[in-house]
Amino acid sequence: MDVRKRVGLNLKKYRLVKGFSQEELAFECGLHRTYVSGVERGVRNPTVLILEKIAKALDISAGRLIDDKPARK
Amino acid sequence: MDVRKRVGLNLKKYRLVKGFSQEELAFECGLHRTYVSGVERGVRNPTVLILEKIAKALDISAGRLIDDKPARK
DNA sequence: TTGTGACTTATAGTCCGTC
DNA sequence: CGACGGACTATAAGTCACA
Repeated sequence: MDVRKRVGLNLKKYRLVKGFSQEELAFECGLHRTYVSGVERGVRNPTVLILEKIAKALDISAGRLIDDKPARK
Repeated sequence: MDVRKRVGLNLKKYRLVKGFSQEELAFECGLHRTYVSGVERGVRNPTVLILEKIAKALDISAGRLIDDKPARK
């Protein structure tokens, strides 16, 4: 499975845990809403700096966004 | 500490464990020698796709490159 | 064997929208 | 609320000559 898909699924999972909309999360980490949307859908290839920003907003480590094994897909 | 520095230090650590030179590692993951050098020094901001390539060559998960806590610096 | 500056091309990331 | 597109700018990817 593609890293980007995995990151996207994990991002969505943790975002929902926090109860954020994509836009709220985007605001929290200083990114654009359309970009967060793209990462979540696995069509973007984010850099480690971006990963760190997102992870911070979600209160998890950046590595988990990559390594966590999503249930399916 | 900067994510990029952390990734660089971890990269170096695991590279040495494998007994690779930068050039050998670069070959293993299909990247340029000088690029690997840049990542290792923390001056590059690699994407998750790059991280995955490097991690695969080092037989570790991509997340560890980010999350592993280097001893110092 | 590695660090570094400079460089070109590809794509990361923003911002405007519509559905 | 989120998927998706177009146009744009910033920066990553990728390579080189040389220290």
